[in-house]
Amino acid sequence: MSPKTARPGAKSAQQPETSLDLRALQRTPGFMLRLAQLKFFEGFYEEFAALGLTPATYAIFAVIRDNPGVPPSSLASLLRLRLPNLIKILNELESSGFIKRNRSKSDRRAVELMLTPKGAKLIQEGARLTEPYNRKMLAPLSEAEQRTLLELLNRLLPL
Amino acid sequence: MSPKTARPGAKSAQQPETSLDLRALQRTPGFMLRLAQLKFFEGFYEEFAALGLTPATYAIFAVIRDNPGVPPSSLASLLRLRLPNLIKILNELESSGFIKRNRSKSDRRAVELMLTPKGAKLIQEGARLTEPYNRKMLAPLSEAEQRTLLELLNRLLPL
DNA sequence: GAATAATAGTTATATTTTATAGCTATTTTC
DNA sequence: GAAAATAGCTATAAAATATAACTATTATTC
Repeated sequence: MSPKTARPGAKSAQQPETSLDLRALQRTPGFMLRLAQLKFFEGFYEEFAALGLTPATYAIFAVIRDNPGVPPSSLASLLRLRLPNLIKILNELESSGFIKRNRSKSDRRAVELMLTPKGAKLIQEGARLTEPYNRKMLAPLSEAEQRTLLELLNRLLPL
Repeated sequence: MSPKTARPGAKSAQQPETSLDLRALQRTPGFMLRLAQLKFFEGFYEEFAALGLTPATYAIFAVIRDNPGVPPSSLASLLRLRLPNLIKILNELESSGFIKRNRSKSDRRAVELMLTPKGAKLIQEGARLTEPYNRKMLAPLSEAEQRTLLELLNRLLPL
């Protein structure tokens, strides 16, 4: 009966789930942040798939580009990655020819990271996708609201 | 030389990383959202450890409380969990006596979830920790800004 | 200035989280 | 009433994340 009024589990994965009281979750910043993060990561993989960039490698490239010589430990604490997990990624990026490791002259324990020309080219191409990607993700907000959101996040998380 | 000016890898894990150019990441909403989410989850585990609640179980309890009879599939799509992964959690919650599964009368494939008195008590206690927890997490923002952040997130992610 | 402790990087491995494949029972479609 | 779809579930694989332990170098201390 009532062929069009599918109630209980009727949601097509992307559409808002109607007919449920979700106000508690909507008022929970942590939950909404998690949803937002998932949305941005899913969108990222779609947008940057062709370049083979992931959210993690994108951030790694960006930091090395702007801070040639950063040590892995700084990178790890900045990106909230455990050092061993970052090292694994750095190994792949180095053996693919995107980054280079130099031993520091002043402290021979330390490693200085920098981009190879190939890596610089990759992040440059990635940077071109960034604006349209962010625009798409933030589409429901006006430009002023987008700026506000970013500012509030930065206030929340002093880098 | 210059004993106080430790430059390269000098960060004490929680403090902002100075002396690096992080403007690119600061302008990247996806990255900032990830940091925010990690912060909220870490804080959650601290605050709710005594009750044994995780972000996932908290959300599950809250949705069942406000929507007795929700089916697992709705819950999964809502919380962005794959059904098999949710099922595993539900099994634990049921065998611990926090929730109950009923077969739907109208559709005997479907399951209706509800809280046991024990589960209702748990989420009630959890709810009491929620406000101080959110206050702590959002401390760097004024109350108006906290409301703005939440509203923007809700606009971004229509539930 | 030799012994001791601490730091940076790394490897190997364990744990946890998340995703995929396939199955049963029931309901819907044609 | 046969075929397809749906809801729930189990088992398992893949990916992400965390822990332990090791080397080489630098800093500390006595």
